[in-house]
Amino acid sequence: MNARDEKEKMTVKNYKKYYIEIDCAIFNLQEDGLKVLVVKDIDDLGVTHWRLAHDWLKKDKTILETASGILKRCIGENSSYLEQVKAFGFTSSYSIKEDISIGYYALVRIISNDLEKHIAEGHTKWIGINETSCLNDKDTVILNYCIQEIRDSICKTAIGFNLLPEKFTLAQIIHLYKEILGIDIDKSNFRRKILATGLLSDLYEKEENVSHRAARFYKLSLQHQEILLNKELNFHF
Amino acid sequence: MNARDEKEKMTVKNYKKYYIEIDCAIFNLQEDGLKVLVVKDIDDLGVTHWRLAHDWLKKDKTILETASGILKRCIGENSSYLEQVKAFGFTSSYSIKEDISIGYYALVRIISNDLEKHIAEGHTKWIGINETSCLNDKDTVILNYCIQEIRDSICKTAIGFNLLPEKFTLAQIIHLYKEILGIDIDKSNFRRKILATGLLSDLYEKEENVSHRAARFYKLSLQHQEILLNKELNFHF
DNA sequence: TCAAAAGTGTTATGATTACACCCATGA
DNA sequence: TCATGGGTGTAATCATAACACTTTTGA
Repeated sequence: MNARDEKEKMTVKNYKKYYIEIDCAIFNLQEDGLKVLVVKDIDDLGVTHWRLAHDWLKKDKTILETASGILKRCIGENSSYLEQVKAFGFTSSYSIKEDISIGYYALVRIISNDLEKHIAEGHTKWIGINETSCLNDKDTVILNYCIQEIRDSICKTAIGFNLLPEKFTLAQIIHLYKEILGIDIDKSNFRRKILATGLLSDLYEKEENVSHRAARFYKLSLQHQEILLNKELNFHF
Repeated sequence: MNARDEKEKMTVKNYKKYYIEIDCAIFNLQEDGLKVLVVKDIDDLGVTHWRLAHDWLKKDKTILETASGILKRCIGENSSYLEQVKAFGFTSSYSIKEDISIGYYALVRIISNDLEKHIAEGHTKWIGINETSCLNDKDTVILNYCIQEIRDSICKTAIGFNLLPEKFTLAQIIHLYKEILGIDIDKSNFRRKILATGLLSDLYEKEENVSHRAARFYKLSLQHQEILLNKELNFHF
């Protein structure tokens, strides 16, 4: 098929144009586990639904810009990690065509005032990644795919640190891996592994006002752009 | 944003409809390395271009059906492995909008008569994965992404066997891993690893008419659907 | 001085690597 | 009997897991 044929075919009725949705699973690590942001959606019948953050592709905006826009709208400007997972196709009862949605996930650490306001007003909430019964099938599929991607990635790259503050203790890293992978982690062995990567810089600072031995603070010894590319990790759980 | 708002917005001009292209990198393992199928495309000026196999989404066809259709059209009916990698957005000089393409890769072993005819007629050819200068930037991006996905996947799952015949020798498996990963593999150590997985059944058959010790034939001890799900491999190269 | 969590050390086990070596086959 | 590649064995090294132990802190 040559370019001319292609152009002809594009004008033929059997090729279809699509609205493309971007669905973004926005994750935040909290004391009691990994959370995902859901936004309130009230349908024509007045019934409340909770959905992943989403938008549709606009003219003059790229896929990535649209995903960034969703993230910015929900949690404000910050240095979150944003990654596409794949395109999903969902058949619906409304149309013969599949609904096309491109799935993204974001790992965020900073919670903005705007977000806190939206949560206070009930427009938005964090739900545990295992308490997703409020979501529809489509969002559940996308969410679970994102979680699996994150599980794979945090064992190979340093992206998980996007869920931690700039300075953190080893216990916080262990919490991160434990909550995301859903497994128990041996403190001693994990410490050896993570320190052996050379990924961490000791800040020679300690926790204060804790009623037990104070933990050291570390920071990532990578620049932000390096975190994305870093493939130094090789954890096998 | 509720469902009513969404519907209103869908009709507003700043949301855009897209033709969605599916690009499929079809791989075949040959004596001299991993090959990808490219198809000839002659533009309005009569200039020849080589492209990955592709099509656009049609009405009444899902993304997956469209990708399967591309594969069937190129190599005929068979039990190839087909997997989506992600959605790509490419800015072009023809349009303000991004061109949206969903990338797939296929691992094929059987070459059909139709394909041989197309190759003979010059409509199609196999190129080495490191000899991609004939491809445009867009196809190069998609191809390289697919190759990286395959490299990651063959160390974790049995999908690589989709590139081998139903029965194969250990040397063929080593060839597969060597060509895809681009590294040398120690025969003895690899043999131990792959046999330890329990993935292979000894067929108690041997090569014939070879001028050296005849190699044993093995087959995968998994059913086809299990291959997709199998996460037993854990190779660290 | 106690509880609690940080942090260290030790040992057994298993995986990986780098080889040397033997075996079967057709020419 | 030779060249070629299939197939086996082994010892050193490295990574992992399990768990006991010591240290620091506020109460």
